Amino acid sequence: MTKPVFDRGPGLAPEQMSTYFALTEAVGLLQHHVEQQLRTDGDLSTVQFQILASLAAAGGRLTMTELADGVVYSRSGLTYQAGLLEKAGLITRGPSPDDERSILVTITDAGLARVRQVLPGHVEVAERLLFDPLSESDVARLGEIMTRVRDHMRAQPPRSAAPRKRRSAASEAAKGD
Amino acid sequence: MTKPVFDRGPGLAPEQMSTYFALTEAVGLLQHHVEQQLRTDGDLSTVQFQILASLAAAGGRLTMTELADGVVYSRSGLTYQAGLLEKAGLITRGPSPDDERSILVTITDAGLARVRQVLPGHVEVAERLLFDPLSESDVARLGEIMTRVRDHMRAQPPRSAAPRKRRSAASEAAKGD
DNA sequence: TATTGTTATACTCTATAACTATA
DNA sequence: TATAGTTATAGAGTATAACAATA
Repeated sequence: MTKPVFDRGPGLAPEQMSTYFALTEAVGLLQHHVEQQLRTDGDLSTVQFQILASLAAAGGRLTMTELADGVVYSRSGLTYQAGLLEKAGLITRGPSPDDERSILVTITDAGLARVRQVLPGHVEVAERLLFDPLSESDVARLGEIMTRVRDHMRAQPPRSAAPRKRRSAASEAAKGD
Repeated sequence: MTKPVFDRGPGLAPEQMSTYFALTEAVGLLQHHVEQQLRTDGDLSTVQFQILASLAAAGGRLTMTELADGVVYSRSGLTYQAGLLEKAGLITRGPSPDDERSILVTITDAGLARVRQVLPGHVEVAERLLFDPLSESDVARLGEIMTRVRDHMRAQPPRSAAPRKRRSAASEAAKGD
């Protein structure tokens, strides 16, 4: 009943190991339940909800790049999702007055209504699955810890930077193809 | 600059709200980095790694249903992933001596080697992104909290039960189609 | 009749590269 | 030349339902 694969790691202490597995497993389960709830209550995927929620939290409008950095990991993926949301009447896309290249994404009243529609169930799931076994002090500490972790991760190079390959004419020619 | 959508929820206090968002966002970022690391270091998806890790942690063998309950959310999805892993020589599938219906999934030496191969990088990512900004006491508390949450979630009805619709001949006939 | 697992199928989602347009 | 966004396309992954075999 030993676990030879995990007991000797180059870096992680056993305490970190079990913390890591508990965290990923718990969040995985939570995500799955949330996914079903959002689909059932408002016909939204998690990504779509995150886009709408980001817009709502930002006061109604963001550019595509701002959205991509916060929510999705490729620009084309966001374009796809934005297309679906626009077709559903939950957002609109229009030119930005500041920068002609940018697109301003705006949440519609229907979009806000949809968010409000799914929020109770969403909250209920979080309440039941996540917060139910936690004390107030647990919640406070967990929030403090995860905020610190999130800020730390956000300080790492952003996601939208990587896929954008900088290619000079020189390097392009050098590679031959 | 108000956030009318989120400020009045039926259930969640603001503290819970921010905890929830910090948790999901941080774990989302973590998952994305882990995904890239596993793909780069060992040509594995997260699900595939979880399957192999589950087998390794369980001592080498599990049935398909046990795996599905722990890792993936549909039986067919697991069959698909197991097919890939078997084709890659990382697991084998064979009959169970106890129950002729069951399939025993066994991790191969190559499978164990693959887990060991990706583990250092995996650990490095967790170290750098998750544990770096945390103190020992943070890790201990986080682990304690998330273990409690996970156990609580596991106590809820399992995933493999739901998709399996029980349909009696009667209810089938009654619905007409 | 219930459970284990597979298959066929259709669908969603994502990422890559090539492209247009503006800074 | 670099950045914002879209498009075409191809691939991975998932779930549903129907199926066969065993308990």
